[in-house]
Amino acid sequence: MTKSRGRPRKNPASPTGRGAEQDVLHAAGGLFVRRGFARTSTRAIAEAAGLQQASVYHWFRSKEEVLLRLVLGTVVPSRRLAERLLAADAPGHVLLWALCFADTRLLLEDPQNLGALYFAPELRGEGFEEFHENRDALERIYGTLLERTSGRPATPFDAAVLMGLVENVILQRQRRAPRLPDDAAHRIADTALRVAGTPEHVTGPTRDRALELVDGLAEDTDRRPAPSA
Amino acid sequence: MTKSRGRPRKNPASPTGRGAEQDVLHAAGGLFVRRGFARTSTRAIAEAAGLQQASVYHWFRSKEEVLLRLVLGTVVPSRRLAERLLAADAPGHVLLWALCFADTRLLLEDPQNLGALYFAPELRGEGFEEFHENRDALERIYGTLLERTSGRPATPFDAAVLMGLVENVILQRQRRAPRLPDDAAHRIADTALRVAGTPEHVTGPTRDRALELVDGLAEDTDRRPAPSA
DNA sequence: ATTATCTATAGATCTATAGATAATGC
DNA sequence: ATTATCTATAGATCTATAGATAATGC
Repeated sequence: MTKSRGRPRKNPASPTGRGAEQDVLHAAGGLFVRRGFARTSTRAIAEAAGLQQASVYHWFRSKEEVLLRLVLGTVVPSRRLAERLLAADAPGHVLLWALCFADTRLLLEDPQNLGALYFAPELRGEGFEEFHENRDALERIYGTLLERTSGRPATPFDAAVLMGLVENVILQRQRRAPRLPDDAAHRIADTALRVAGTPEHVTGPTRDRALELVDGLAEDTDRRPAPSA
Repeated sequence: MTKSRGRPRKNPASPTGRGAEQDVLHAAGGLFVRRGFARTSTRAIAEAAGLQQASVYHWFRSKEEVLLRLVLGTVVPSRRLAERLLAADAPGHVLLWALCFADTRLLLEDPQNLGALYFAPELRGEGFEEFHENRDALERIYGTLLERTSGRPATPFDAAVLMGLVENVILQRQRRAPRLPDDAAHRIADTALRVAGTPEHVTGPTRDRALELVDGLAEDTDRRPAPSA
């Protein structure tokens, strides 16, 4: 139990127990997803984080910066996962199934459904270039694995359709009564191979090899920040 | 050229040439899609519509009501189309192809891409029940045609995946550099049959029958309000 | 008289900054 | 001295309403 620096909070409880910065990110994440970025005031964020409104600005320069941190925290793990699979040694259809499965699962496992922020109109403004670069890179990997699977050239449109199939689970989670089956990630990955035009690869062995691959990657996946260069 | 009632506008030009109500809807549609509902002020809407801010409230009780009118104007035609196809006499796979094709085309033909408003977080608030009823009805029709096509029960999840495939074109249009092919609607409909698990129905005859059907419906489709009861 | 517009504004926000305060670190 | 919080607030909004005004309709 380290003593905390700085003036104590009026209400000393930290909702996340992981410090003010995480408190703000967690509070903002929930509110942005449920009510939207523009309708969420910094006052509401601060209140949910257990701080005064102005204290948010000790950790973030603006409300936009909070949003940027949240969307990067969601898209970067997806991209890292995709990069690893891209470099793995396995047939295209196994890699595509693995990517769709693991990416869908990432989206479904997020307790806050932060992927919903991908659709915020505010992301089209300036200052979100880094987010778009990551998202575009992810989409290109979808396209590359689609090409390896189908053996034919894939257009950006094809890649976007495939990635949209995966991201659709975000929108389903946002519905009034989300009825996502337990095996949703599994079924999305199966569907991806049908979309790719290779239904004959929707088999037990494809799934088994892909799941093995994904498990293997998980072993050396590390959610902590990388050791500094 | 009928004389207009009421006090003349400061700037008498009507952007749409179809009256103030349409001017407001058109102006708001463009702004809501580009910048989002919450970040669009009634002042900005009025300015784009060629009116003063307060005049918006002669035609609409609130900013939300403008949004409701816009989303209903987009989802209701889709639902009507789906209802007609549901009642048509043709095999399931032809109907499903026709629905996906025609619905995608509706979304792509909208100059403002108003379908983007489906994803606004504000729609989850009160007052948008009518929109959700229409959207849910549309989704159920996707599910029914999917069942007829595959010959197997379809879950709400399956229906949502299929409808998401179609609505994905909305999101693609919103990207920085949308690269939608000319035959996007055609390709989405083909993909829908693959998702349904019946790639063997992706054939010239399926498409020809479906296109015929859609053309037939278009003949007695009428965008003017129905004659009052 | 009716309609559609206008001007003006009340009242309620909201973001970000300035500067004070209450801890710990050295 | 440094840090993290707090209080207070400037300045800029924004929505919706009140009520005046300038047309047409009868």
